[in-house]
Amino acid sequence: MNADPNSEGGRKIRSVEISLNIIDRLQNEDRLTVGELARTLDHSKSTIHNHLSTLEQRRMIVRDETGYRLSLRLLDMANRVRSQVGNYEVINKEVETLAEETGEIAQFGIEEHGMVSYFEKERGNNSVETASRVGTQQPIYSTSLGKTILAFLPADRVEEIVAEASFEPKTTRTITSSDELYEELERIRDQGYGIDNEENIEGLRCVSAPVTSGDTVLGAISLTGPSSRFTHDKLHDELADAVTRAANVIELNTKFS
Amino acid sequence: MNADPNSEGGRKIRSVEISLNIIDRLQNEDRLTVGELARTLDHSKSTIHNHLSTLEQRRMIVRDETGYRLSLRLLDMANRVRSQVGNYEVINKEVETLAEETGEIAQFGIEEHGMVSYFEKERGNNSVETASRVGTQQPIYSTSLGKTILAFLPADRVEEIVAEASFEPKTTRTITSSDELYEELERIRDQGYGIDNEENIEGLRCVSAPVTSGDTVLGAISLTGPSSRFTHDKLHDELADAVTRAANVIELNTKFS
DNA sequence: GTGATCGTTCCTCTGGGGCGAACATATAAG
DNA sequence: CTTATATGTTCGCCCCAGAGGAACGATCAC
Repeated sequence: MNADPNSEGGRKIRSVEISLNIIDRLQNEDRLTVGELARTLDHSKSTIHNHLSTLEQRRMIVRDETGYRLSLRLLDMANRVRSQVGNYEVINKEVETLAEETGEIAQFGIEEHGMVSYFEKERGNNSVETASRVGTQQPIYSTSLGKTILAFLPADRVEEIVAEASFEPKTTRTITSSDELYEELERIRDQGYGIDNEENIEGLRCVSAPVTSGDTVLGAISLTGPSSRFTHDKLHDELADAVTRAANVIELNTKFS
Repeated sequence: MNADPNSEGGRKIRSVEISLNIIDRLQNEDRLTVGELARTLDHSKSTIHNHLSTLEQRRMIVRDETGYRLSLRLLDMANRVRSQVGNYEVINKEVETLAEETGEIAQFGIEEHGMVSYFEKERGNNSVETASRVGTQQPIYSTSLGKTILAFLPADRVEEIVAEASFEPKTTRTITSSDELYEELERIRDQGYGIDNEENIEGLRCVSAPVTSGDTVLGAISLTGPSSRFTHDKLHDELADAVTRAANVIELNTKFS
């Protein structure tokens, strides 16, 4: 066990952090100027200037008459990441058909940094609006995708993740202790799919099925909808079947590495 | 004039460059290990280790049982960039309809770092295969998109770009001198659209129309196809009309900043 | 067993890089 | 016109960040 909670891995490199802070700022607000960045990030203009120069020469950012913004190179990088992570063709197709068939939101997620990251999202005709977007993260313990992935991860990895989890209650039903979570994971392993009963967002329920290859989880696929349409029976019956079927199709079409 | 050709802007920050090199390597090959990176980038393992730690804590990369890869966060960043650059909805729709109507490749590009960056690409039913992908760059002087954008950029910016241009011949028809290029830009301004007559890839021709807002160019929209189908007359007549029409639609639906 | 890898941690020592001041330009207010 | 405050840029100093190297522990192959 590690006594120091903040001793995560090696030393952090300050100048890299400055550049990453600049990138973070630019991803939220484009066309920022040297002065603005220097002020908000609390560094001298010369420092920011040097960082912007290096980032521009490496084509991460672009300058424009009104300021700096992130470069389109990120679109290429994103495409490469997509093809690295998994069989995008198959996953995309299955998420799409799932959304069409049910009319709800279908998503595919993987575990990253102890959270769920959304890899693909498709909205059906009747689907509700949610804030989740491809490439964003959600807690692993309050989402069906997260819990379902967690249920099939190796035990040591699960412990690591649980140890770092904050268990912030997102709704009144959010799991707030590791004991509860471990019970839930057991249940998911038994029934083969995971449920989110308004644990992440009030009024929304989800079902997820794991996508595995051999003994490793690649991710999970889910359906999300309002509690009014996602009744207990429907959730555990036809919707659970639908996500499980989709998960199986992805598994069959995925070459294991 | 500056005597030193390498004195582009401020000082380059070494540690940022190391991290960017790591990212570059990871975007080409995923699941790289500390050792591999240390070897190929010629740094000590401890150095690489520290960089990887910082990048992981900032969620730029993820570690996996087999090594490191880029994080899905990049998908989110890419989405943000897309919405920052322009009215993605409209551009996407016009590029799509252009590809459908003609059956060829339709693309939208903007200028970045003195090159054309592809913002959107759509392939029609009869379209040829090309290597260009969204987020990648091509020379500005050998593509119709590039030349068309260049033709409507402010004079001083054009000079900057031309001064930095390498004029590498991609085919026998590539423009290889600034004088030729300036003539070509004049021609494009006269006729209102730009042509690529096998200047970038042997056997391929393109037509592009500029998308402007007030007196600034936002980018250009193009059609690409084989010279056999893209005859001289068709190119200057119906295809030029098609891209011009699409450009106008985008202009009308784009709020100027 | 040995000899490779793998990743991690620590210490040392130097030059990289953050800071601040001075420098250009530019638009605005007086 | 001057003064003022904004912008981005360049330069040099001085110190600590950060790259390197060695030693460590853990695996895996033989």
